[in-house]
Amino acid sequence: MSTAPAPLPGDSPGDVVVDWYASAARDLPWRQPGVDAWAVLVSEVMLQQTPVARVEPAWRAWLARWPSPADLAAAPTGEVIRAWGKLGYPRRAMRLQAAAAAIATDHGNVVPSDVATLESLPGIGTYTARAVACFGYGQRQPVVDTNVRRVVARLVHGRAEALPARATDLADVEALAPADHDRAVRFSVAVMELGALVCVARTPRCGSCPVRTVCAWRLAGSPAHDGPPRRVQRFAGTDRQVRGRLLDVLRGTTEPVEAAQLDAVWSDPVQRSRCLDSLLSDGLVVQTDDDRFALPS
DNA sequence: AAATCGTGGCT
DNA sequence: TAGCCAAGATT
Repeated sequence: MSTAPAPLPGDSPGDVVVDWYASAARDLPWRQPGVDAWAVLVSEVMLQQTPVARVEPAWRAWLARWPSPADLAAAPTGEVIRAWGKLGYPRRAMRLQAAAAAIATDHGNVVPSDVATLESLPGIGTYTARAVACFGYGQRQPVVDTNVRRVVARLVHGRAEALPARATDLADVEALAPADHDRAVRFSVAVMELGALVCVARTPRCGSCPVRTVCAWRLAGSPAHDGPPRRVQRFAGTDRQVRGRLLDVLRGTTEPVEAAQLDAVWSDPVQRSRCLDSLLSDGLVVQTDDDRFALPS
C-alpha cells in the first residue's frame, strides 16, 4: 500500500458535497421547513421527467386546492387532469390521485414513511419512495435519480455518462454518504443538486465543482463516452404528440365535445383513433352516452 | 426488458 | 434548426 494520507473523515467527497449544498442550493418551495410529506410526494411525482421551473406554479396551486391526500381523492378526476395542465405524462395525475385514495383509506390520510409501503402505491417507484422517506421524513436513504447516477458515473467510476440504472446504484451512493445521520440525509438532496446544477449532462461546469479534485472522470482526463449512444425519443408525429393534442382539447372545455372536434387535431384517422382509444383505456378520457368525449367526472 | 408515456426550453 | 434534455414508472 502507498503512504498517501487517508482523507480526513470530515473531508470525504460526501461531506464536501453537503457543505457545497449549504451555500449553492436553490431555494425551492418544497424544501422549505414545515412542508409535509404529502407536499413532498406531490412535488416528487410532478418532477418525474418535468423540469423544476414548470413544476413550481403547478405545485403551489395543487396544494392550495388539495392540501391532504383525502382532498385529492375526493376530487373529480377530470379536475385533477385539468389541474395537471401541461406538465406532461398525464397518467401521473391519475396515479397520484389513486395513490392519494389509497393513503386516505388505508393509511389514515397519512403518507406512509416506510419505503416498501410507499413503493406499493400507484406511480411511486424506487426513486420516489426513497425521496419521500428522505426528504419528507428525514430518513437516511440513498436516493438515486438520473442526476445522481451521472454524478456517480463521473466521480466514482470515471465515466462520462451514467450507466443504465443498476442494482449497485444504491450501494454506490451509500458508500459516498457521510457517516453522520443528519449530514447523510442532506447528502441525498445535495448530490442530486450537484447533478442538476454543476455535473450536468451536456456541458458539466467542472470549474465550479466542489469535488473536481477527486473526480475519477477528471483525473482520467475527462474521456468521452464509449458505450452505445443512448437514443433520445422522437416526439413529432408520435402517438404521444397526438394524445397530447386530443387531451388538450378536452382540458379546454367543461362541456363534452363531438368526435368531429377531435378529428380536427390530427389528420391521420388511424393514428387518431388509436390514440383516442388508448386515452379511453387509460381512463384519461370517457365517452358519454350521446357519443361525445370528455374528461372523466 | 425495451418501449412507451408529454411538453417546452435551451443550444 | 433540430436534437438534446428534464427529480421515472409501468408493462
